[in-house]
Amino acid sequence: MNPVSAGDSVTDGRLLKGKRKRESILREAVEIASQEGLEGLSIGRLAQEIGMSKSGLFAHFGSKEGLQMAVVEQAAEIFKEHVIEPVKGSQRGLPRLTVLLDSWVAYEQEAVFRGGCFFAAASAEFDGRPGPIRDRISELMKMWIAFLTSQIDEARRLGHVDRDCDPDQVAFEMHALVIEANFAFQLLECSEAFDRARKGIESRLKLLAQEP
Amino acid sequence: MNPVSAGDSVTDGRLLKGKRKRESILREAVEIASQEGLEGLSIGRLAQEIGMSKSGLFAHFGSKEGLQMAVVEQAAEIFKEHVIEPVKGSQRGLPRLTVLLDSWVAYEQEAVFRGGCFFAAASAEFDGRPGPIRDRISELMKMWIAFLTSQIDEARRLGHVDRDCDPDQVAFEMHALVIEANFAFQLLECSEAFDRARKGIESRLKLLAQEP
DNA sequence: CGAAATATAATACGAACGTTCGATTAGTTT
DNA sequence: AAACTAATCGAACGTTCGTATTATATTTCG
Repeated sequence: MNPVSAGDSVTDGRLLKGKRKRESILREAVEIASQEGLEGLSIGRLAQEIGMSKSGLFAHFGSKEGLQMAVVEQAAEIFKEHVIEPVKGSQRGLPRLTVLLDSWVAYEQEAVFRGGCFFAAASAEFDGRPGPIRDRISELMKMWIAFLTSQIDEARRLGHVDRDCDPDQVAFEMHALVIEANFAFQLLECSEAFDRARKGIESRLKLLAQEP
Repeated sequence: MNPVSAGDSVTDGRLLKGKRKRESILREAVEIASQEGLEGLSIGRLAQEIGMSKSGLFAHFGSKEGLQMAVVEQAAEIFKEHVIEPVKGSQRGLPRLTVLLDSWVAYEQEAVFRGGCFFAAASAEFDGRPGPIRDRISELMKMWIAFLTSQIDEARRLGHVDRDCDPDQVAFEMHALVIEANFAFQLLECSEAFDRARKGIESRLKLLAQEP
């Protein structure tokens, strides 16, 4: 299925040009979308930004919705790299949960995208419009929260935190704190935003550590 | 300054027609903007929705930015009515804070606008674009959070909650919980969202009540 | 009533939008 | 060398955008 065989190498940039070009397009597209929104991301603007013709770019995605969907997937990929990947190798339970939360907050703080958290923006933008893009964003967010919940639950089952706590509730509050930090930093230019999120997470965890 | 005098009445709709029309336009505009965003709110679409000509509507606001600004002010007005107004008459300190938080969550839950919390959407949409609209939204959010903080601080000064608590931190966490509820309800269709927010607020308050 | 002011409408404009098309180029395969 | 594929391009499509101009109703008020 894949025509690329042993002879191909990274230095031979021609064969992979298609896929690599697509990625370089999407890298810029996510950037713009995090700032202007997925709907505000226009094909003409994007084409201009990467020095390409509108039609040439368009052919890569078939439609605006196709582009938007690809951008969402790309953003999910980047999120996974920065937040999910780092937990591999860490000890199950509270240690892994701590690493996860740390890398998550760090990811938000270092503002990987110009416009702040992509999914915070996309969620707010699409929560009111039906369609496949909204459905995909919703699905991804549910997956992320479910994963976060599962890590909390593992810490609970291992006895690292209060066995009677409600992992869903804890995940809800953690997510709230991190998204709020993004909001406070981006819109209010509050420099303590992420420290506040960390403080909230910490005190929440500390509270869970001491069983009643 | 105000030309309306004693002789005018509500039944005589003509005198106030200009102002009332403007308000009826804005009522629909906020509705659309909460769903499609302030940028997605187009003059043509709005004109069609309220059965008016594009140009006739346009004359009311002078520019798209003028319309957007008016929509923001209108949304702020509605928020004030639903959330700030109800606390009048309640006892200072913890009682008033409780009423404030209750009416706030209730306001979010009853989904006053089709697209959910207007300011949650507008904040995310404009946090990455410079300009007067962003500045105004930022200002309003700062005002609201400052007010929320002041109520927490009053409860603190009155000894209703832990004297050593940080009102800014508490306000940060409260805001996080409520906005998260809006997100979870709108995008994830999570029916327990607002109960989770209430639970989080409650346990936060309970924790503050017992001085260390 | 009639003048002045205000509100709405009709029409048009240039720019940008997403999209389609046919042609051109480069790369690969036979 | 010929045939085929993938990527890109420029030009144009019809539509919608925000805005400007000009005109027509409708209110207000002297």
